[in-house]
Amino acid sequence: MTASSVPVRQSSVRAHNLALVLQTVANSADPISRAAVAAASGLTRATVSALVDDLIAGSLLTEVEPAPRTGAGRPAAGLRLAPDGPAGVGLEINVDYRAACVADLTGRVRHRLVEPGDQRPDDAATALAGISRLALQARRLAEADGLTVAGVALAVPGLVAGDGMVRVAPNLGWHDVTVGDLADGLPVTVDNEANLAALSELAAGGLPPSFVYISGEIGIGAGIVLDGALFRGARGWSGEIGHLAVDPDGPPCRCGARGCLEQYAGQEAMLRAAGVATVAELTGADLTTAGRALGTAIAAVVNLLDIGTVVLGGIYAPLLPLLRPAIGAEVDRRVLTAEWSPVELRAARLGPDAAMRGAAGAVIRSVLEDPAGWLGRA
Amino acid sequence: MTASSVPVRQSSVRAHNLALVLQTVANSADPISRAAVAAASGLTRATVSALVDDLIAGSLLTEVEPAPRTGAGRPAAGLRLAPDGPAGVGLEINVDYRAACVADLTGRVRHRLVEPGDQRPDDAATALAGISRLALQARRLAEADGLTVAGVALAVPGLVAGDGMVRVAPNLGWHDVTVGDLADGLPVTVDNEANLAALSELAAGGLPPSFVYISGEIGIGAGIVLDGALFRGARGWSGEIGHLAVDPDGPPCRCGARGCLEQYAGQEAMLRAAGVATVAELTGADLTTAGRALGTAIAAVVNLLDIGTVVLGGIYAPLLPLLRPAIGAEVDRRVLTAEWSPVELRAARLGPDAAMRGAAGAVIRSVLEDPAGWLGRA
DNA sequence: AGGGATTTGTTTATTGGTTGAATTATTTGG
DNA sequence: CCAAATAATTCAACCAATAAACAAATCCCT
Repeated sequence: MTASSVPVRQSSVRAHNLALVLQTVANSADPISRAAVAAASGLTRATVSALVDDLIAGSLLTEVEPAPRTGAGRPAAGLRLAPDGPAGVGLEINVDYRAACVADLTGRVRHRLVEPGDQRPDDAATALAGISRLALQARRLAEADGLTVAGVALAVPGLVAGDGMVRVAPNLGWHDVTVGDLADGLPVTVDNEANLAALSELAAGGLPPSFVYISGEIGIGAGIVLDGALFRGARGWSGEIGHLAVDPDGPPCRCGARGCLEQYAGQEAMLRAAGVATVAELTGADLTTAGRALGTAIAAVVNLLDIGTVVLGGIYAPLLPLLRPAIGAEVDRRVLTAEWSPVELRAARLGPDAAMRGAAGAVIRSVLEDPAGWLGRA
Repeated sequence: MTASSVPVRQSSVRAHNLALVLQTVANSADPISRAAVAAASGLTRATVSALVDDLIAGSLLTEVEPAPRTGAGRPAAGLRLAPDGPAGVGLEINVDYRAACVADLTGRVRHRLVEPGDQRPDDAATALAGISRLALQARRLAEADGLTVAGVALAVPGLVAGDGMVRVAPNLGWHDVTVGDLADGLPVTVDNEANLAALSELAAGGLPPSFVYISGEIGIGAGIVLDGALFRGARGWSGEIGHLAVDPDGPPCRCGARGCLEQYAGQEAMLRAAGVATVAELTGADLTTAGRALGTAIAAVVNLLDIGTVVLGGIYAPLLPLLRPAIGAEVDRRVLTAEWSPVELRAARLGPDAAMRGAAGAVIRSVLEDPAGWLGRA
């Protein structure tokens, strides 16, 4: 029974409709008139006008020159997301680099800072101090542009609990790390890199509302998007696809089990099996085993969740043409419903920045989803 | 971005709060006063009174004698779900029987009709005519009790599309069957039996808001409950756990692939492997293979969805003591997060009627979730 | 040029719904 | 028998969306 157990008052109505108007504008490719927002959202023109006034006053929307005439009638004033309103800082810490970026409300990346360097020898505190320096630098750059930073989000390659604690990030050597203040009091959220990369792909557009993003790096993770929202699971640990069993008697995995997907389709496993040193040297023949294993795991996801689209990211994105035959064959064979609706495999559109951009996007998204909260902040 | 893209008006506020009040009463074990509802829901006493008036007028709630005195002050009038309000008819059609039941708003089963008999030789039209007879009979029984039947739900062992069409029910021999009117114009919904059984277990209480129900019958299906709501997937075909790959080179399955879970833990596979004729004859030693296979599949579900509780139903419920060692060992080995939060395995509390009761419950649930829609019906 | 048609955006009175305070109702305890 | 306590109702105030009228700005046709 889910009446979400919270009472609704009139102010909630306004909060909801503010978000509705804001997102209608956000989802429109071109500037859009108040009247068009009303038509698209189902609200009255009068209501939309009132809500838009608030959103403009809070610098979430701006009016731009009307679009070229299109017939009779008073010309419309165009609305679009304000490029000088709240912004998000996205951070990523990974095995061999740390990075930060600033994205404005429209999703455009305004600044990008990358510091290569192995993060593994450092202990967590040192690594966090480094990422904090980057975060503060990004914040200063944003404020120099006249932006107000609404928050900071950090992408880590590991399991993140609901309260932001990093339970374990094997490739960083982290265990039970609490991420404190990173940017001088700004709210910080922490999330798994695959989750954030999935959100990033969602924001890039062209995807259905439900899909799975599979990130192939040293480890293999997945971000599950259901109906336009990230599915995190009860404790935030969903998407551990790397340890799905592909063959119960397969090679032992560092997780303690045998035959995990990672032992077939992880970066190191693929390079070792092919006897080459870099991903670029891999050929189609080298990838049959990895492709079949991936196909088996993808089939499991599709059979369980009935999701029709799989986005392959990380090292899989450039390899997809080589992987596709093996993956496709296995998926078609194993997905019960493939007959009625084939599973679509796509390469990720965003490159290695996906997780970091997704982190910045998560901050922005929180403003777009609750503009009333943003407007009403102290 | 999910502002659900629908505008909210004041009437939506009332609809939501009606549901909130109704569900607050429904979730209370004992009769509950208006004041207590106000305290629990966060609404004002004045608002609760007004909403309760509507709910009583629509015979969704009734006032009962106050609970025994508990101190000074005017005694409270108790509220509880009306046992003579709307009711749901639940239907089930399965390989060797068909059945119907009537449940009132409180969830109590008021009537129960079962007709054993192999449904397989019949074509779908004949089977549907039979179930329709049962449905009408159940409706008459309900109306003789003074109940108003709000709708009918049918549980089938197969894939059901969003519009209620049964794509395929292998063990019934159905393909693309459209279920029409079954009970003289009452609204009919159709759903997968594992989904409805999962809802039934949820309603029976004692479970966390997210769990997976695994139904072991001739086939193996799963109902996935996330945050108290059934997860159906994009097209309604989620939970096809029976065809998860347990061993890529295992025995061929009727689905065309190899090594599906059903080939290890399906009823027929288990009996064949043990060389016995009935489930009751199975011993722990017979079930090691099935248990390991189930454990592997459950680990996949938990790794993907981060769900901490698995309910085993159908033939697995009585077998759980024998299956548990093998399942548990495999799950602990394969679930990445087992260290922090062990996976709990439970036997289903409801017997073979679970799906049918879940169907009746789904009808009732639709009223409890949208009382405004029920009150405002023509 | 000029007048009607057309579309955008704002103003105003109305309606629906929650809130908070005051009021009424009903009990226990001294 | 009266005060204290708790439950439920009544009523004025307020908030937000709506519908309809109105104002603004343009196009198009004669």
